[in-house]
Amino acid sequence: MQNATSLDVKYLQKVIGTNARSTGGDGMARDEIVELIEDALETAVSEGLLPPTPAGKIELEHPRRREHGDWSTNLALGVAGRLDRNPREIAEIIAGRVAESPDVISRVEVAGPGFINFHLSPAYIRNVLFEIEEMGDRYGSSDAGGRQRVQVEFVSANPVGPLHVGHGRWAALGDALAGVMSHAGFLVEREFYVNDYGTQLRNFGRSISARYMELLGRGCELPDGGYAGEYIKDIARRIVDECGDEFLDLPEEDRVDVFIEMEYPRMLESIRETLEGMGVVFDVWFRERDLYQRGEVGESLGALERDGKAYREEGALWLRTTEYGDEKDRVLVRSSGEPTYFASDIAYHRDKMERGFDRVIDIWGADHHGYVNRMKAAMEAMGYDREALEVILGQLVKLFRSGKPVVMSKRTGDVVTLDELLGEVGADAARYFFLQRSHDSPLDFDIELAKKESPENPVYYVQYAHARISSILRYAREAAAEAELPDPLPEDLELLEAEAEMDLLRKLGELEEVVEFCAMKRVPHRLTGYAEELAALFHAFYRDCRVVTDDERLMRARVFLVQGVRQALRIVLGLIGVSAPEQM
RNA sequence: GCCCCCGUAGCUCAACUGGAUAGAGCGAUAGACUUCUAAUCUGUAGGUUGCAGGUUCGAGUCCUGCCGGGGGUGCCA
Repeated sequence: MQNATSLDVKYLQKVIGTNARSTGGDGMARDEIVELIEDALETAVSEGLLPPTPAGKIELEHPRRREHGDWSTNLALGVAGRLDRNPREIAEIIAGRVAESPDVISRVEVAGPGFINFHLSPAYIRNVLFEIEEMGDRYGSSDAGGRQRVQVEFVSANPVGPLHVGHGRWAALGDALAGVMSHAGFLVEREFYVNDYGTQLRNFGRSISARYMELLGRGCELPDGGYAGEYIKDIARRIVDECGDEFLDLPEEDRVDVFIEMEYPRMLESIRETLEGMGVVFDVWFRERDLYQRGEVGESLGALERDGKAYREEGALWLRTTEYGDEKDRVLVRSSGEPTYFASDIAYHRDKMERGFDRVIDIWGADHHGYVNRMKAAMEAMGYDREALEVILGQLVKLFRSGKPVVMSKRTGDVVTLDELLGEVGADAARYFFLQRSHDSPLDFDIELAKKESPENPVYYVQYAHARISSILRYAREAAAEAELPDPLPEDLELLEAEAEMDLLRKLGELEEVVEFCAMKRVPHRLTGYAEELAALFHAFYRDCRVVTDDERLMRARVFLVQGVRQALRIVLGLIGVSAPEQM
């Protein structure tokens, strides 16, 4: 069924429009209805029934209630005030002049205070199935993003320890955002910024050194800001096993240097593996060190100073962020001569912009809140549009086990790592849970719930719909006693008329606008809602309609329908990063 | 103190950025497997949208002021 060659090409052109590359379905319905309204307005004006008032942007929405049609406009309500006329009367004038186009619209009516409601014709609604077949994995995609180049930078954890559960949330969020934006026509790159320079790395090396000395009987205090986790001891133990006391007599700071260079690449590699384990793969791993080695930090600061955006005071270099709405100026280079994190971040963002991205999206933990304005100010100081940088702040994750909070302490290093979580609940459940809530509210993650194979757990609900369809299709192939089922004829689809079928078709048609919405509003978590709605409608369809029946035409039509549903589920699950199982 | 985010059903969230009777899931409760997977479906109960004003044909959504929760406010990262 993968090829479309047996389809009636003329029919296809008629039903999905002559523009073969049309983004189709719902977006197309919207455009066509807007056009119909514009024409109706023009007619009304030429008949002298309405003054030539600019209508402004015609807004179309999906009414909440089915009986209000598939699309609705409040246009008449909007202009009634300005014209000082009854909105219903205006609505009647416009609605009465909408050209009949039975291929698209079956009914136009005025309702409520003056809404104009449009009901799509069943034939039009069914076309989505041809579109899905034609577009395959690309179904739901559009060019809403206009091929803008976008970089999404996320996780970017310091390579000084294993990822924690919060990182998992950023990973799920960033990856899904990148995916959905890509599907909506943006050119997206996923980037991980490696902080392999500076204080945190130093603390990492010192912590290992302290444990190393401890193991070799030279009791040694964990330094200020050091890492207390067990994993540091494990690293130190491994070094002792492999190299013995080779580093014992080195001066402390030299030993720290050696340990940093030995161990941070390993840690980074294990971070990469963890992320890959949950299906998150980055296009670029960008090293902070490279910024320094290529002199970009110096260049950036030099340019700012030359432009009078930065100045020296009390032995430090300051950026005039107050000129761009910050509360106080910020230090770029400490009086010790050591650059701040802010300095390299400025160079980093300059580098990003120079790489030609139209837009750069950073996903940061909510604890970096106070940093947003500063960074945007820096963007302006460098002469870039502050809006070119978008920061998404992710709230933290609180872990629960059967309703009880899991106690974690950063001080003692007693934390649940992302690896442990993935091992316990699996990547699918983890990614789905991470994406369930808006990024700006804290997430309560219940480990036991995520493991439950029960109705409380929505992951399985969606996956089950996919597995059920796969099972139906296997069964249908047996029943058809052929390797492949025949493609449906266009007229077969007219048999799809039950309410459950039409609801399913309508929902399928919404995917493009859902993808567009999630991409434009940067709300990838809303994909889960669509997935659940589609799955729910499928399960209801399953209750009401048998796919495999003696009626061959009906069976062909319904097979075509559930194949479309399966394709849509695959696409959405793919964007969320959850697998689509053939059976469960 | 000042700045940002959030207050919607018992719980977790929607409500397409100002529209029609505020919707889902979970939980509670009553039902449905001789039929393509019951990890499913169907019914019922559950609301003064934190409070008080304001803006207008219309407010959960916008403006002001309170109340409550979270975060930020380093020559830390």
